[in-house]
Amino acid sequence: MVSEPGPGTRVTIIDIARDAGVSKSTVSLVLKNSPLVKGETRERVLEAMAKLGYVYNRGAANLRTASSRLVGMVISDLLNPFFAELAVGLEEAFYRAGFVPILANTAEDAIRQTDVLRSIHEHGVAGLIISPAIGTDPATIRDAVGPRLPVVSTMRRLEGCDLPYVGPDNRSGARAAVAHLIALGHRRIAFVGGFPTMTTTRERLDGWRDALVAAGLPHSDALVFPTMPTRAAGAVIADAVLAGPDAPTAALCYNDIVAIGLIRALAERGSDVGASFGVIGFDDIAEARHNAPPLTTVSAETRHLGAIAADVLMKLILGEANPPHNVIGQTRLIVRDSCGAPFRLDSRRKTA
Amino acid sequence: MVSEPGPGTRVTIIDIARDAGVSKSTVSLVLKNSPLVKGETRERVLEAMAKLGYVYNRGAANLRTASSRLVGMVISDLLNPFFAELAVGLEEAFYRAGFVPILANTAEDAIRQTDVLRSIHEHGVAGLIISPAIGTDPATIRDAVGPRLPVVSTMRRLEGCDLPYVGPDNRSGARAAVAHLIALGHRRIAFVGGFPTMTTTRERLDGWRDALVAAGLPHSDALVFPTMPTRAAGAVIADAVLAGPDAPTAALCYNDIVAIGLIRALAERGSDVGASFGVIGFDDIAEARHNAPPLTTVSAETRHLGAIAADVLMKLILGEANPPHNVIGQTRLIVRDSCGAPFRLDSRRKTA
DNA sequence: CTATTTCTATGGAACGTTCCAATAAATAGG
DNA sequence: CCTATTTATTGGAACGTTCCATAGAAATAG
Repeated sequence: MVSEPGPGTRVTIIDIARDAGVSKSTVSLVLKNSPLVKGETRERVLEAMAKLGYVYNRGAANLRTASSRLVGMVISDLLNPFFAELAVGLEEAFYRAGFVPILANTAEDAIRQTDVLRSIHEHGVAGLIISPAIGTDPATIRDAVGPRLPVVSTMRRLEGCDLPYVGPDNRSGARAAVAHLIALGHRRIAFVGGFPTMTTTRERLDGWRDALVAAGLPHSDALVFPTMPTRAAGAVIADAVLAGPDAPTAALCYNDIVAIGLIRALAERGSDVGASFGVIGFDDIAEARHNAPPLTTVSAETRHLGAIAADVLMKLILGEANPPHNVIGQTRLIVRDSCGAPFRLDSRRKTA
Repeated sequence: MVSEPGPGTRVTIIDIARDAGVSKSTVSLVLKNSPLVKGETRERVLEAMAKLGYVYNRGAANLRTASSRLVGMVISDLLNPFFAELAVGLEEAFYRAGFVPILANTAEDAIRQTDVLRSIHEHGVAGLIISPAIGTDPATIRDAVGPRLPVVSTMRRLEGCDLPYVGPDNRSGARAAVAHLIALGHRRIAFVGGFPTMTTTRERLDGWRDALVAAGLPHSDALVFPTMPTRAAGAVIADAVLAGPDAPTAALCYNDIVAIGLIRALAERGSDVGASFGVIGFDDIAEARHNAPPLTTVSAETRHLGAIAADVLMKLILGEANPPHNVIGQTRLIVRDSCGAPFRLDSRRKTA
């Protein structure tokens, strides 16, 4: 009651000092849990803080120490469950380590990305993680945040750019998926979704081609169907996939949401996905296992990869020696019911 | 080149002043776009800033002005697409208005929630939005952030608590959904998912009961199947829903992911959802329309509601007169293919 | 009993802004 | 030419911390 602060006035370290009958330096020491202050004194200070409702002002501390616990998290499309899961993995790791993330969802808009990067930088983050928007010019990132800020890129590799990168092994994941389709008897296997301008698409396409080449199967451009990585785009492309005399009997999709959109549209067109037609996705988002049919997919261990990316950034921030520059996470094929098996067609009736 | 800063040294307003041959006050004026500074001077200052790579230090400014552009965004479960969409709506509105959100995903953990609230507060946010974790004691929120910080709660109403609230009209949404099922001929309609301890569940249950009572249909506790709001829980409860001689022919689910989990499990048990069995969800998440069968659901206009919640918070922060204290968004029934129509059963064969 | 060491505690400068009061320069009015 | 007014610019204090250099007290050593 003695030194109750006026309304609207922040309680500061000085108020605490006055109340506890010590100097502000001592209060600061208590805050840092320094062994230099006597137990009894610490008690008194702690009591005063509780009594006056003190809240630590990290902004002021940052100003003095030039070291912040804020980090940036720039996500290209939070509406895609894959990136939501990435964000959760990042957030969790940051939370554990006492870092606090600022969130920006760029919605695949490179302009907005530049904008938020600058804004995040102004807020004095210690570093940031970015899953770059489609069409990002790597130079714009350094332009926006300056040459010294720790930045790690994730999930989408940027070309001609020295940023540390954390992402899944797209090529071998795609290769395993296509090999599985081949083993089931598929001979014409499409690649659906993504744009070849995206490095992730190219890596997955490479894996797709690897497997086809190894099996001596066709891999012409006619089997590649680029689209935006969305459910709607996956649905729209269905007609094109089904068209023509040499239509594929299976498809590896750029990611799970494209696969799910495609499956839905194929079903509407009478295709029996899981039997006459095989579809494999990529990412293993939560809804993959609850899809009808449950979606075979390549797990990128998204959450774990997010945690790794966060760790790399924090190593960079804390100046640890030899932080990893390039982490490629293993992938795992998760076989469920959507891959189909065309050689069984004879013992079934083909749906018109 | 003249006054190039040393490595590791931040470029400050003072460096700019020196380079441009003006005082730091003038530079500050330029920063604020004040009309007090002559065009020619402004030019010189701007040039110096570009040349030296100046970046505004919001932290320092906050310290002086005690007004920050940071806000907190505390989300109960970002892995649920519904909350991801909420987060996107919030982020978008904040971005537009020049606020920068800190993200915390509490993962329905009330302890962690208290923890992050305190941490967010320490970072000097101007206010925060919270979708409270299941089991939140309202008092813990004010305890963590003090009595003065603007806070708005969203999507889950807290009882015995004066926080402003923004959320959908759960009761009338549920009522409309159940009325639709009744019109299709269903007579035994279950409510699946959520816990009656959650206000949202209770509101939706009320709507369910309203419609059943109005039609003179049963609404006993035997028709209510509480679960966690997850896909997995929706799947697990399927057996219980189907059990007994008086099993329901339709269900209104707590939300879409419960509905999707339930549908999948029902399908595995031979139930023909959309024909012999009707399911309606709540939220209209993106995957609802791509589900098999496409899910009938109650749209909460999540993104828009998020934007509204952000607006309310910003009004509070800026001290606008009479900010709304309670915003209830309208809901809309989106009819797709999952609701079934049992009176058509005679003209079809029931799947065992 | 003095000199040294160990424990605790402290004052003050610094971090990068903003903003007020003050000033200098330019223009206008008489 | 002097005063009043407007237009541009400025120094310095303040915001809430941290941290360094220093100091007083208590304990130990010689």
